[in-house]
Amino acid sequence: MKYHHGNLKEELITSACKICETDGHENMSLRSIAKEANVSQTAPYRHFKTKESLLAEVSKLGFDELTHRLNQSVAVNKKLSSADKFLEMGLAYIEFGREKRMIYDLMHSPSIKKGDFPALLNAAAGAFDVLVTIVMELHPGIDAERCNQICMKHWAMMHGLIGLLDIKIDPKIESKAGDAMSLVKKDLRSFLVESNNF
Amino acid sequence: MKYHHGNLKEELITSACKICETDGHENMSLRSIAKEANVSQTAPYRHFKTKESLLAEVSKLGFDELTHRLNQSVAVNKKLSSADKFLEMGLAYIEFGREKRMIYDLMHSPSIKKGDFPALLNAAAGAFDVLVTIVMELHPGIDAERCNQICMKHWAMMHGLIGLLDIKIDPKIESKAGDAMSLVKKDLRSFLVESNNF
DNA sequence: TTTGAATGTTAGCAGCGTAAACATAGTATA
DNA sequence: TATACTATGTTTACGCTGCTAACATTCAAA
Repeated sequence: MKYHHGNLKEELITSACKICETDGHENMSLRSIAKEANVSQTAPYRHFKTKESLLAEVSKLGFDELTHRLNQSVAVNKKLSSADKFLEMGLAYIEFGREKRMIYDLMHSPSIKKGDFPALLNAAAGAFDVLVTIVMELHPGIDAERCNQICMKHWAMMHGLIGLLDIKIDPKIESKAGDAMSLVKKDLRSFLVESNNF
Repeated sequence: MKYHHGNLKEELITSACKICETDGHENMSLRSIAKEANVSQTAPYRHFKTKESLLAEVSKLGFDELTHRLNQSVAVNKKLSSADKFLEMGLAYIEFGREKRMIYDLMHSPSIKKGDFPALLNAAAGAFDVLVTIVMELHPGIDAERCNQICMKHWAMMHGLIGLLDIKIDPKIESKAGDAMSLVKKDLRSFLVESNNF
């Protein structure tokens, strides 16, 4: 074990991702992150001004992966119609939110003030831009304001769905809303389609 | 100052509401709540098993008020068409989320596991039921599954919108999405209307 | 009147984020 | 190569946190 780690900053981010995915960001302490990286409790302060700034990097990685997944969802099959691409993206978004729920929560946690982290802000905007692109392709010549409105609507809907779907968090609402789990897996296409006839 | 307070449980909840509205639930400690109620740090433990269970009561009150507001929004003007009632409810929901943003965040915080608090679960389901009622009125004879699907869609959209709209949390996405603030204030009607032509 | 339950206080634990002081290793310059 | 500076690690410590245990006071029932 060398005194100088050499790659501590990246390893701390990796450790934080790992802990976040298993324990959730509410139960993630800076000390536990340091321990995971086999380093003293205060070592992170040589690389991050605050705990929040470390979490901001984890959040940024989350948005980067989301962006990548959204892009992949439409890139995989180039023959897809614009409408189908739009649907695939919606499915990919939901999938990300449910697979990486803990990271997703961190990404949207009010405890990280995105305004303080430009890189994070850019990453978040980057994900949104993927949606903007496909909506513009879907409705050629659409004016910017209208496009943004549509994007907002669907982004909000997907975001809201993920928030409401987690059976662990809110079993009653979920049962009230029927088998929302299968809704996502089977019926999201119609769910999205009907939202798109504007 | 009497040794026995007489009404401490309710006062602690009130104090917690107050602190939550000003500081946000992330910055709210049991000790600060106790102090606000002029009582020792551990007095709350005579009435609440854990901090979470106290917050659960605050959250429940939030859902109760939301339910009340949703009901009021359609009860105020009985002459409203079903469609207009639906729109008024959407506006009332957004209004609540923005006026009581801190409470709203608490209500949806993953740090309160709703499954552990049946009363909270009922309160949340009660708010959802108001929407179910108006959608059933809007589409007479609609089958339950379809009704739930529509309710989920709009609930999610409103929920997502509130989450995305807070300029303090995410200025860049907001600017990217145009003047979302004025979208809510001016254009929500059309925003909702176009989501309703199913 | 006595006794037990309900409800308050005080003291103290371990864990938290963070700052300060110190130790060590790597690097640039003489 | 020797020296000084900087980067990066550790140790220690502070105040705050949620929570428990032990003790004090008040109320209510026998």
